[in-house]
Amino acid sequence: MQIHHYLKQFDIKPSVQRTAVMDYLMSYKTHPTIDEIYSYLSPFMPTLSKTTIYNTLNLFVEKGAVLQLAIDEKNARYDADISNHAHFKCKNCGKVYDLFDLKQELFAKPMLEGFDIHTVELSYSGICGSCKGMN
Amino acid sequence: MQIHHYLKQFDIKPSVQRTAVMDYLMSYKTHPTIDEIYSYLSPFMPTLSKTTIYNTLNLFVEKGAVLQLAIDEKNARYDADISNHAHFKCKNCGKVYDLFDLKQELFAKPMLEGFDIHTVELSYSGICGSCKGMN
DNA sequence: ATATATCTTTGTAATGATTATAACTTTGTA
DNA sequence: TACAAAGTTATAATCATTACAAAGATATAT
Repeated sequence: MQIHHYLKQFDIKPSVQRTAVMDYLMSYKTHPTIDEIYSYLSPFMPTLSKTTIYNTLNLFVEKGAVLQLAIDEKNARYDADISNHAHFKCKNCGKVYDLFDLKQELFAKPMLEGFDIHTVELSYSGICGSCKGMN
Repeated sequence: MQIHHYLKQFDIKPSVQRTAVMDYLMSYKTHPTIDEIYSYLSPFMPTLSKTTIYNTLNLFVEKGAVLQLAIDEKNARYDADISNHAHFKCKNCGKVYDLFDLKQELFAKPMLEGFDIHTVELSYSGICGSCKGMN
Protein backbone atom coordinates (compact mmCIF):
# COMPACT_ATOMS: atom_id res chain seq x y z
CA MET A 1 0.00 0.00 0.00
CA GLN A 2 1.06 3.59 -0.55
CA ILE A 3 2.57 5.16 2.53
CA HIS A 4 0.32 8.16 1.88
CA HIS A 5 -2.79 6.08 2.36
CA TYR A 6 -1.33 4.20 5.26
CA LEU A 7 -0.70 7.42 7.15
CA LYS A 8 -4.19 8.70 6.37
CA GLN A 9 -5.66 5.59 7.96
CA PHE A 10 -4.20 6.84 11.22
CA ASP A 11 -5.49 10.35 10.62
CA ILE A 12 -2.01 11.67 9.86
CA LYS A 13 -1.48 14.20 7.07
CA PRO A 14 1.21 12.77 4.81
CA SER A 15 3.76 15.52 4.49
CA VAL A 16 7.02 14.86 2.69
CA GLN A 17 8.91 14.54 5.97
CA ARG A 18 6.34 12.28 7.62
CA THR A 19 6.22 10.04 4.58
CA ALA A 20 10.00 9.77 4.53
CA VAL A 21 10.13 8.83 8.21
CA MET A 22 7.45 6.16 7.85
CA ASP A 23 9.11 4.87 4.71
CA TYR A 24 12.38 4.51 6.59
CA LEU A 25 10.76 2.77 9.55
CA MET A 26 9.00 0.29 7.26
CA SER A 27 12.12 -0.42 5.22
CA TYR A 28 14.70 -0.70 7.99
CA LYS A 29 13.23 -2.73 10.82
CA THR A 30 16.12 -2.02 13.16
CA HIS A 31 14.12 -0.19 15.87
CA PRO A 32 16.10 2.96 15.20
CA THR A 33 16.66 5.89 17.53
CA ILE A 34 15.80 9.47 16.60
CA ASP A 35 19.44 10.06 15.79
CA GLU A 36 19.68 7.09 13.46
CA ILE A 37 16.60 8.18 11.56
CA TYR A 38 17.87 11.73 11.29
CA SER A 39 21.35 10.67 10.19
CA TYR A 40 19.94 8.50 7.44
CA LEU A 41 17.42 10.99 6.04
CA SER A 42 19.43 14.16 6.46
CA PRO A 43 21.60 13.72 3.33
CA PHE A 44 18.49 13.28 1.18
CA MET A 45 16.70 16.23 2.78
CA PRO A 46 19.31 18.89 3.53
CA THR A 47 16.97 21.24 5.40
CA LEU A 48 15.59 18.51 7.62
CA SER A 49 15.56 19.35 11.31
CA LYS A 50 15.96 16.87 14.13
CA THR A 51 13.05 18.56 15.84
CA THR A 52 10.87 17.42 12.96
CA ILE A 53 11.89 13.83 13.60
CA TYR A 54 10.87 14.24 17.22
CA ASN A 55 7.59 15.90 16.28
CA THR A 56 6.83 13.28 13.66
CA LEU A 57 7.45 10.30 15.89
CA ASN A 58 5.53 11.77 18.78
CA LEU A 59 2.62 12.21 16.40
CA PHE A 60 2.96 8.68 15.02
CA VAL A 61 2.97 7.22 18.52
CA GLU A 62 0.00 9.35 19.57
CA LYS A 63 -1.99 8.19 16.56
CA GLY A 64 -1.02 4.59 17.10
CA ALA A 65 0.88 4.20 13.84
CA VAL A 66 4.18 3.41 15.52
CA LEU A 67 5.32 1.85 18.77
CA GLN A 68 7.75 3.57 21.07
CA LEU A 69 9.89 0.92 22.70
CA ALA A 70 11.12 1.29 26.27
CA ILE A 71 13.66 -1.49 25.90
CA ASP A 72 16.64 0.86 25.65
CA GLU A 73 17.25 2.99 28.74
CA LYS A 74 19.33 5.53 26.83
CA ASN A 75 17.20 6.46 23.83
CA ALA A 76 13.66 5.93 22.69
CA ARG A 77 13.42 3.42 19.85
CA TYR A 78 10.63 3.15 17.31
CA ASP A 79 8.93 0.28 15.54
CA ALA A 80 6.47 0.55 12.66
CA ASP A 81 5.39 -3.05 13.15
CA ILE A 82 2.39 -2.74 15.43
CA SER A 83 1.46 -6.43 15.32
CA ASN A 84 1.94 -8.64 18.37
CA HIS A 85 5.60 -9.42 18.80
CA ALA A 86 8.25 -9.22 21.50
CA HIS A 87 11.75 -7.78 21.59
CA PHE A 88 15.11 -9.01 22.74
CA LYS A 89 17.92 -6.63 23.63
CA CYS A 90 21.47 -7.93 23.78
CA LYS A 91 23.20 -6.67 26.92
CA ASN A 92 26.52 -6.87 25.11
CA CYS A 93 26.04 -5.27 21.69
CA GLY A 94 22.82 -3.40 22.41
CA LYS A 95 21.07 -4.64 19.29
CA VAL A 96 17.30 -5.06 19.49
CA TYR A 97 15.85 -8.15 17.80
CA ASP A 98 12.25 -8.95 16.90
CA LEU A 99 10.76 -12.13 18.32
CA PHE A 100 7.81 -13.21 16.22
CA ASP A 101 7.55 -16.90 17.01
CA LEU A 102 5.98 -16.64 20.43
CA LYS A 103 2.57 -17.77 21.60
CA GLN A 104 -0.12 -15.19 20.97
CA GLU A 105 -1.42 -15.77 24.50
CA LEU A 106 1.56 -13.84 25.78
CA PHE A 107 0.12 -10.67 24.27
CA ALA A 108 -3.39 -11.06 25.61
CA LYS A 109 -4.66 -8.13 27.65
CA PRO A 110 -5.62 -9.55 31.03
CA MET A 111 -9.05 -8.66 32.37
CA LEU A 112 -8.34 -6.99 35.67
CA GLU A 113 -10.75 -5.11 37.87
CA GLY A 114 -9.74 -1.46 37.94
CA PHE A 115 -7.42 -1.53 34.96
CA ASP A 116 -8.29 -0.56 31.41
CA ILE A 117 -5.39 -2.09 29.50
CA HIS A 118 -4.56 -0.57 26.12
CA THR A 119 -1.04 -1.77 25.35
CA VAL A 120 1.18 -4.75 26.09
CA GLU A 121 4.97 -4.69 25.89
CA LEU A 122 7.01 -7.85 26.30
CA SER A 123 10.78 -7.48 26.39
CA TYR A 124 13.60 -9.90 26.97
CA SER A 125 17.27 -9.25 27.52
CA GLY A 126 20.38 -11.38 27.58
CA ILE A 127 23.16 -12.29 25.17
CA CYS A 128 22.61 -12.74 21.45
CA GLY A 129 24.12 -15.44 19.27
CA SER A 130 26.78 -13.29 17.66
CA CYS A 131 28.01 -12.03 21.03
CA LYS A 132 27.94 -15.47 22.64
CA GLY A 133 30.50 -16.75 20.19
CA MET A 134 32.94 -14.04 21.19
CA ASN A 135 34.88 -13.11 24.36
CA MET B 1 15.49 -10.89 57.33
CA GLN B 2 18.00 -8.18 58.13
CA ILE B 3 18.69 -5.90 55.19
CA HIS B 4 22.39 -6.32 55.95
CA HIS B 5 22.22 -10.02 55.27
CA TYR B 6 19.97 -9.58 52.29
CA LEU B 7 22.47 -7.30 50.60
CA LYS B 8 25.33 -9.67 51.37
CA GLN B 9 23.48 -12.43 49.55
CA PHE B 10 23.92 -10.37 46.42
CA ASP B 11 27.58 -9.70 47.18
CA ILE B 12 26.89 -6.08 48.12
CA LYS B 13 28.68 -4.50 51.05
CA PRO B 14 25.98 -3.05 53.32
CA SER B 15 27.02 0.54 53.88
CA VAL B 16 24.72 2.91 55.73
CA GLN B 17 23.61 4.52 52.49
CA ARG B 18 23.02 1.26 50.65
CA THR B 19 21.07 -0.15 53.54
CA ALA B 20 18.91 2.94 53.69
CA VAL B 21 18.15 2.77 49.97
CA MET B 22 17.25 -0.92 50.08
CA ASP B 23 15.16 -0.32 53.20
CA TYR B 24 13.25 2.40 51.40
CA LEU B 25 12.71 0.27 48.31
CA MET B 26 11.40 -2.63 50.38
CA SER B 27 9.13 -0.43 52.49
CA TYR B 28 7.64 1.77 49.79
CA LYS B 29 6.76 -0.36 46.81
CA THR B 30 5.97 2.60 44.59
CA HIS B 31 8.65 1.97 41.95
CA PRO B 32 10.30 5.26 42.85
CA THR B 33 12.61 7.36 40.72
CA ILE B 34 16.10 8.42 41.82
CA ASP B 35 14.69 11.80 42.77
CA GLU B 36 11.95 10.35 44.93
CA ILE B 37 14.41 8.16 46.80
CA TYR B 38 16.78 11.07 47.30
CA SER B 39 14.04 13.44 48.44
CA TYR B 40 12.81 10.97 51.03
CA LEU B 41 16.19 10.01 52.47
CA SER B 42 17.87 13.38 52.31
CA PRO B 43 16.27 14.85 55.47
CA PHE B 44 17.43 11.83 57.50
CA MET B 45 20.94 11.90 56.01
CA PRO B 46 21.87 15.55 55.48
CA THR B 47 25.15 14.87 53.69
CA LEU B 48 23.62 12.39 51.29
CA SER B 49 24.47 12.98 47.65
CA LYS B 50 22.25 12.20 44.71
CA THR B 51 25.26 10.66 43.01
CA THR B 52 25.30 8.06 45.77
CA ILE B 53 21.73 7.13 44.94
CA TYR B 54 22.73 6.67 41.31
CA ASN B 55 25.81 4.65 42.27
CA THR B 56 23.86 2.52 44.69
CA LEU B 57 21.06 1.65 42.32
CA ASN B 58 23.42 0.92 39.44
CA LEU B 59 25.20 -1.49 41.76
CA PHE B 60 21.95 -3.08 42.94
CA VAL B 61 20.82 -3.62 39.36
CA GLU B 62 24.21 -5.03 38.34
CA LYS B 63 24.14 -7.48 41.23
CA GLY B 64 20.57 -8.47 40.51
CA ALA B 65 19.16 -7.23 43.80
CA VAL B 66 16.84 -4.71 42.18
CA LEU B 67 15.02 -4.35 38.87
CA GLN B 68 15.33 -1.24 36.77
CA LEU B 69 12.01 -0.64 35.05
CA ALA B 70 11.84 0.91 31.62
CA ILE B 71 8.09 1.51 31.87
CA ASP B 72 8.54 5.25 32.38
CA GLU B 73 10.15 7.01 29.42
CA LYS B 74 11.21 9.99 31.50
CA ASN B 75 13.00 8.48 34.48
CA ALA B 76 14.34 5.11 35.48
CA ARG B 77 12.24 3.46 38.16
CA TYR B 78 13.36 0.79 40.59
CA ASP B 79 11.72 -2.25 42.12
CA ALA B 80 13.14 -4.37 44.94
CA ASP B 81 10.62 -7.13 44.22
CA ILE B 82 12.52 -9.42 41.87
CA SER B 83 9.86 -12.11 41.76
CA ASN B 84 7.80 -12.68 38.61
CA HIS B 85 5.26 -9.93 38.26
CA ALA B 86 4.14 -7.41 35.66
CA HIS B 87 3.56 -3.66 35.77
CA PHE B 88 0.81 -1.36 34.65
CA LYS B 89 1.40 2.31 33.99
CA CYS B 90 -1.54 4.68 33.89
CA LYS B 91 -1.28 6.98 30.87
CA ASN B 92 -3.22 9.59 32.79
CA CYS B 93 -1.71 9.84 36.27
CA GLY B 94 1.58 8.10 35.54
CA LYS B 95 1.34 5.79 38.53
CA VAL B 96 2.95 2.37 38.17
CA TYR B 97 1.02 -0.56 39.65
CA ASP B 98 2.19 -4.09 40.39
CA LEU B 99 0.27 -6.92 38.77
CA PHE B 100 0.81 -10.12 40.70
CA ASP B 101 -2.19 -12.21 39.73
CA LEU B 102 -1.07 -13.25 36.29
CA LYS B 103 -0.24 -16.68 34.94
CA GLN B 104 3.36 -17.68 35.63
CA GLU B 105 3.64 -18.90 32.03
CA LEU B 106 3.78 -15.28 30.95
CA PHE B 107 7.19 -14.95 32.60
CA ALA B 108 8.74 -18.10 31.12
CA LYS B 109 11.95 -17.55 29.23
CA PRO B 110 11.34 -18.94 25.75
CA MET B 111 13.94 -21.33 24.37
CA LEU B 112 15.08 -19.68 21.19
CA GLU B 113 18.02 -20.64 19.03
CA GLY B 114 20.61 -17.89 19.16
CA PHE B 115 19.25 -16.09 22.22
CA ASP B 116 20.42 -16.52 25.79
CA ILE B 117 17.55 -14.93 27.69
CA HIS B 118 18.31 -13.61 31.18
CA THR B 119 15.43 -11.27 31.97
CA VAL B 120 11.75 -10.87 31.13
CA GLU B 121 9.86 -7.60 31.44
CA LEU B 122 6.11 -7.49 30.92
CA SER B 123 4.46 -4.07 30.95
CA TYR B 124 0.95 -2.89 30.35
CA SER B 125 -0.38 0.60 29.96
CA GLY B 126 -3.82 2.16 29.89
CA ILE B 127 -6.10 3.92 32.34
CA CYS B 128 -6.32 3.02 36.01
CA GLY B 129 -9.45 2.80 38.10
CA SER B 130 -9.05 6.10 39.92
CA CYS B 131 -8.52 7.96 36.67
CA LYS B 132 -11.37 6.21 34.87
CA GLY B 133 -13.86 7.59 37.33
CA MET B 134 -12.79 11.14 36.62
CA ASN B 135 -12.91 13.50 33.59
C1' DA C 1 -6.46 34.33 -8.22
C1' DT C 2 -5.80 36.57 -3.57
C1' DA C 3 -6.04 37.03 1.09
C1' DT C 4 -6.29 34.66 5.35
C1' DA C 5 -6.10 31.15 8.68
C1' DT C 6 -4.12 26.84 9.90
C1' DC C 7 -0.76 23.43 9.88
C1' DT C 8 4.04 22.04 9.47
C1' DT C 9 8.83 22.67 9.63
C1' DT C 10 12.93 24.68 11.26
C1' DG C 11 16.81 26.43 14.36
C1' DT C 12 18.02 27.81 18.73
C1' DA C 13 17.69 27.80 23.45
C1' DA C 14 16.22 25.64 27.71
C1' DT C 15 15.46 21.66 30.56
C1' DG C 16 16.54 17.77 33.05
C1' DA C 17 18.31 13.00 33.78
C1' DT C 18 22.48 10.65 34.00
C1' DT C 19 27.50 10.06 34.04
C1' DA C 20 32.46 11.52 34.63
C1' DT C 21 35.76 13.18 37.57
C1' DA C 22 38.45 14.14 41.42
C1' DA C 23 38.66 15.12 46.20
C1' DC C 24 37.34 13.54 50.60
C1' DT C 25 35.84 10.06 54.06
C1' DT C 26 35.29 5.62 55.83
C1' DT C 27 36.54 0.90 56.35
C1' DG C 28 39.51 -3.02 56.61
C1' DT C 29 44.04 -4.85 57.34
C1' DA C 30 49.06 -5.36 58.21
C1' DT D 1 49.01 3.43 64.04
C1' DA D 2 49.68 3.49 59.06
C1' DC D 3 48.33 2.27 54.62
C1' DA D 4 45.42 0.67 50.93
C1' DA D 5 41.00 -0.13 49.17
C1' DA D 6 36.28 0.95 48.93
C1' DG D 7 32.59 4.19 49.32
C1' DT D 8 30.72 8.90 49.32
C1' DT D 9 30.37 13.53 47.93
C1' DA D 10 30.08 17.90 45.07
C1' DT D 11 30.73 19.85 40.83
C1' DA D 12 31.01 19.83 36.06
C1' DA D 13 30.06 17.73 31.66
C1' DT D 14 27.15 15.19 28.52
C1' DC D 15 23.33 14.24 25.95
C1' DA D 16 18.36 13.22 24.87
C1' DT D 17 14.27 15.63 24.71
C1' DT D 18 11.16 19.60 24.80
C1' DA D 19 9.84 24.63 24.50
C1' DC D 20 9.51 28.36 21.77
C1' DA D 21 9.10 31.56 18.11
C1' DA D 22 9.84 32.51 13.38
C1' DA D 23 9.52 30.95 8.66
C1' DG D 24 7.38 28.16 5.19
C1' DA D 25 3.68 25.40 3.16
C1' DT D 26 -1.10 24.14 2.62
C1' DA D 27 -6.04 24.68 2.59
C1' DT D 28 -10.13 27.58 2.48
C1' DA D 29 -13.14 31.40 1.62
C1' DT D 30 -14.06 35.41 -0.69
